[in-house]
Amino acid sequence: MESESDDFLDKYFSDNPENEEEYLKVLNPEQKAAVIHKGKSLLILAGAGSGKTRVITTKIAYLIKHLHTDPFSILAVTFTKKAASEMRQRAISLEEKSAYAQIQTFHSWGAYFLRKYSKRAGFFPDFTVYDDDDAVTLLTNAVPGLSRKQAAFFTHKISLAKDYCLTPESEILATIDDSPEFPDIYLAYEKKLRATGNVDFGDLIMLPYLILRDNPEIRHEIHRRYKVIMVDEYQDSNVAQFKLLEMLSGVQENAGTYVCVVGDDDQSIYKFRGAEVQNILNFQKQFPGTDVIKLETNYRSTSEILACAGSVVKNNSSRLGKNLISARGKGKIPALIFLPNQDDETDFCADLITNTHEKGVPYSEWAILYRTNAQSLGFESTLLHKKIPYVIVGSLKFYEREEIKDAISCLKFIVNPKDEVSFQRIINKPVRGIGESSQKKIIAEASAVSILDALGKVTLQKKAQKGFTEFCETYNSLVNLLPFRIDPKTDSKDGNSTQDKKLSAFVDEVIRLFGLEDFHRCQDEVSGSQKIANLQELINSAVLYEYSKKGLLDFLDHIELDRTLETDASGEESDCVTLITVHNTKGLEFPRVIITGMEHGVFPRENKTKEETEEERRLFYVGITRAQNELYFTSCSCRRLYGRTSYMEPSPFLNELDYSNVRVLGEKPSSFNSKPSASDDPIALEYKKGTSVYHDDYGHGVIVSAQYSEEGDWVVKVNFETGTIKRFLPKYQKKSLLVEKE
DNA sequence: CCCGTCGTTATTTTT
DNA sequence: TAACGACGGG
Repeated sequence: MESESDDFLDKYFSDNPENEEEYLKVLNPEQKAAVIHKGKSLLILAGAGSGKTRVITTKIAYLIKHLHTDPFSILAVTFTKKAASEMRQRAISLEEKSAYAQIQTFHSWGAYFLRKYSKRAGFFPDFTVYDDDDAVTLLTNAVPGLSRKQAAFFTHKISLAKDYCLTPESEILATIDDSPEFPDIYLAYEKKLRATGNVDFGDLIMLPYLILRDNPEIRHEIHRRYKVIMVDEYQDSNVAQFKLLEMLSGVQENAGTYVCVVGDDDQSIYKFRGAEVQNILNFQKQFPGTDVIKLETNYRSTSEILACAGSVVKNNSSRLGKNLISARGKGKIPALIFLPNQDDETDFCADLITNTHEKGVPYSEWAILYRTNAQSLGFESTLLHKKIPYVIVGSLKFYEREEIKDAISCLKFIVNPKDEVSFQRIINKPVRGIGESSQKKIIAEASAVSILDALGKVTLQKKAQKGFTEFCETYNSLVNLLPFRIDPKTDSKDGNSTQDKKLSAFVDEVIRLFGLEDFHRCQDEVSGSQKIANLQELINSAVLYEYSKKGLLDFLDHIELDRTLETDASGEESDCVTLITVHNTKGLEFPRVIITGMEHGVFPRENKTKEETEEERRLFYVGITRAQNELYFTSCSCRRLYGRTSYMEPSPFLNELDYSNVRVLGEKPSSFNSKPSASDDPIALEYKKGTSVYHDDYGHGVIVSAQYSEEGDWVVKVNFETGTIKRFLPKYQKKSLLVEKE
């Protein structure tokens, strides 16, 4: 999603292929410098909306066209499939040989590498990828004592450990989690995972790194192949990805690979998932002699919007420092609106949108941003009620639906019959009389090749025996349907001519023969038909793949490594307001943006460390810089939170805005910039947050929150040692609520 | 094996 | 508040 001008430029120049040099002339001097740069490594610090994708794609085209780089030797990695496909398309439109460059996500490259080198690295080639949910099930199997909740906790930790490239043996594993059992749990998980032959997300990065590190021969082969490596959104790379990049590029062996990373340290918002800002901050050290080019001209937003963004982000300490300058000039002043409560907030947004819509502004120009998914609920019901069309981006995901996961498990199990997680998911769906204990028995007796080898070895109850036998028969007949060995001459690249049969026919067969279709149809009348429709959609999406084992593996990779895209592929171009979390807006832009819930505790969430607050601030920065023309902030003085209605303080980030540049509307809460200021109110000074108090009826306690109410009264919330939480108006309670002197 | 009820617990989530 | 998991009864 880039600006209209980019679209125009793309089209304009793809229509003028003979005008070779023109595509460089449209760049500003910094962009051009970044494109033609060569030799040393390059760090491109690309501010929001500074045309970063344009630079990367032009660079790829330039490398091929002017420097005669073999496209086969170019690797460009991104973090999302969406970014990858956009990059590939735009690069191809500039230079069609870009189609032969490897432009894909980090993880799909990892899968490609593991399959390619599996033999030489002594690795199972027909792996499929376990998602987080599967991993939890696997861990439950690996460590029998764990409850599902505990398993989820440790699975998360294991995945974090892999993000930091730490093995179970690592001495600094305690930095991830210091519970004494963690290394053993991690080790048990790894053993179980290797036994199934499958991999998890973390493995797709960490295993290629380990293989490259330990196999000089493969490493050198890789170095001979890749002459140029580019990484997009580098601020979101994790430690494992850095190590992989280091190994791939051979920087320590002077392999001569040209490395170019692009990112914006101010937009690093995935620390909680293992992203490491230090990667971009330290890049110049790790890749000696790196040149740095800053892209600071912003083509997206008006200068007022950028002024907001700048005044906020300057409060962060560890940054490389950038200053965005608007190429678009002045526009409308952003507005901050104070509202009594969240219902007024949703009403306000709806009315604002309706009002402009009546004046001809399409709904699709609007995006409503919020910090947490839970906040979308109110907007949904209001918009529904007021008949404003909307889309929610990124909530319920197609591939996380039960029936889809079931079907995928069937497919995964067919590829890899050692996959006990998928086996457990499908064996008793529909009911085959194989309960938990029978499943355990079967898995225990399974051979290293297949779980089905347990047939004949285990003694089960009559019903279970029959069910298992039938299951095995179904499995075998399905496997026989699929040509496992394909003609090596039939390359997948342009192979829709030779074989007419599509993988969708196979997927259809699998779903039917395993009884999934009937199972979900019978479950319940209403949701059943939706489930059948979803299964049908899955079947349809397999039409693009060849009817072979390789086609099936490709299909599964595609699903596991790209779980977002498919939903909007149905081609709905209708005019809708976008409801979206701030995290999900990265890389997007909208003409009009409302950032909602600007309250302390909501945005930012109650964070403790300075680091976390800085990440929240960057998140706010990302939100602001999505807006092209109009920007609104809303803040409520009251909000229902966890079933309680609480008084809210305005977000501290709002104090960082420059109010010569922001219009403030609505009733300002007393604690915001106005009269009853806490700094000269004796009651407020005495009853502050954190103060210890004593109450005759409730005992000792601590003030956990203190602020002015709508009526202008100072309200404190006290958490007593007994565990009860009470609210008081100190004005009237001075006698019974005593401040304890230290 | 399914369903109701009680208790617990609340981020963000590219792959 | 609401949603989900754990548990127990029919």
